[in-house]
Amino acid sequence: MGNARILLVEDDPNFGKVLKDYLMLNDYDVTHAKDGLEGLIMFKNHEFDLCIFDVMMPRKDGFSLAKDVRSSNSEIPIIFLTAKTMKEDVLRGYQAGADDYLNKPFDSEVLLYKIKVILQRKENEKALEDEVFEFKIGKFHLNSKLRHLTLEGKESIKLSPKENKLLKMLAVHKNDLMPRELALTKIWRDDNYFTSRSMDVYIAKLRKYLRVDDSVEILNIHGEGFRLIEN
Amino acid sequence: MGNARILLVEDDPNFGKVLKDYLMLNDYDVTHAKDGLEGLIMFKNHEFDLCIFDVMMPRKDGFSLAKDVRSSNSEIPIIFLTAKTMKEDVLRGYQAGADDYLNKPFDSEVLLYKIKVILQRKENEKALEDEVFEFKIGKFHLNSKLRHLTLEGKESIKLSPKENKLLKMLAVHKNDLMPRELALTKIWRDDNYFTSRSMDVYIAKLRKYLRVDDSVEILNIHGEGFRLIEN
DNA sequence: CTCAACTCTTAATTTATTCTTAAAAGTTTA
DNA sequence: TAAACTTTTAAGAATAAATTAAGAGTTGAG
Repeated sequence: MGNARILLVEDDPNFGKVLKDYLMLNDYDVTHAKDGLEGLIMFKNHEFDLCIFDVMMPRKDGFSLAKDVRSSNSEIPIIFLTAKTMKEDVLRGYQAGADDYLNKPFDSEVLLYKIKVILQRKENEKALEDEVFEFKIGKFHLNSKLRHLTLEGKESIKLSPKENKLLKMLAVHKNDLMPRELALTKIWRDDNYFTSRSMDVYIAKLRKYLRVDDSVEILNIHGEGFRLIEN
Repeated sequence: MGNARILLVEDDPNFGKVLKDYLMLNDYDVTHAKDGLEGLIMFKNHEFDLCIFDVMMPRKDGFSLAKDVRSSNSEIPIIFLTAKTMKEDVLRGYQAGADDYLNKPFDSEVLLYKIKVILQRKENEKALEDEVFEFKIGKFHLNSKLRHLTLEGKESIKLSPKENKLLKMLAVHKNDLMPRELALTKIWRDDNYFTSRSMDVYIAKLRKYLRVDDSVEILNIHGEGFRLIEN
């Protein structure tokens, strides 16, 4: 599992830069937007695990931004940074769906701790929701929660996290195109020469596993992606 | 359900009185203790749903009190009141198992909000774990209330608190994944390198106990967690 | 009160798993 | 046919887990 991705929206360029660097030093992937509008655009075009919004910002304040963000993703945790302990701010923040808030100036370690706690809480909640994790692939059965690929009565093959995610994504698009770009951005979180080579390596691994069953095959569509076909 | 019962431990008599009255006006049953020692006695002799501890107190400070309280009830939510934003205080508070903290002076409505949110969260958690305490694990029988692990007619193995909680959590997820993070956050209350190593040690202990029965096994799923399987 | 038993954490070492990168092929398309 | 894309194998670096043991802190019986 990769590092958590944080969307930081903070209009003070110096403070924003320092905070971003500090968070990155602590193993978070941080995207820094310089105002609410830019933050909203970033949010719409990328995936994040947590948001940190300054409240006072030009063009679009933190609360307004939170409202827009929540309308397209009601789950994502939001932490507000408020200039001072203003009752209205804090309460408005909670109404806007804050998971927490911090008064500036705040201690950086406290922020780290809050991030950790909040992400952990969300993680536990997520574990409870049942998503689809079982797939039939020819004579195989994939359990993507246990990362098991089983052929009929035989013993399960244990899949590595990447093998598992990739096969699951192929299964979701069964008989249809799974674009290269999709797998690279979702699983590898980056689309470049090396991640693309790495993905090819994983396709080869999956082909080796699936070789046992003639009715299943992973085809390449030149320049586009892959296709998991059945029959 | 009746009103939530709050244990308020605050040595400033005026502030304590006002806060107590305010909370009672908002439909909480409040018990006010005037220092940490009195707070501990109160806690041992009554049932509460939530604690609010001042940090700076004579005889026994809030953190020390929290530690004692947690040792007999690891579930109860605790909110700390700290005199000022002191990094050490806040971090110590979290380490002592704080569910939240507030810097004095704080806004009363914010406190109400936090109480509400925390009680709701606990309510949800409780609703999920119905008090089942007997489990069949292969030829073993686990009674997690007595912390006994019994094989057929043989003499029971006495489990330590941590062994017991961990095995119970594995049993709840029998044949399915028990995520590392879940055990660490619920049993160890923290997820870091050391608690994770500690958990590994406990897995080794449990494996040793279970070794007697071939039909039971604890498997690891790399990077995800463990799986207690039967047969 | 004191010693022994118990509980838990931390450390150190070994083993296993996972992923990326490189290299040396083979294919497809324009 | 050249350029771009794909396939496969293998090496090694990074990360996670298993196991044993030492030591700190607590508890409880005598």
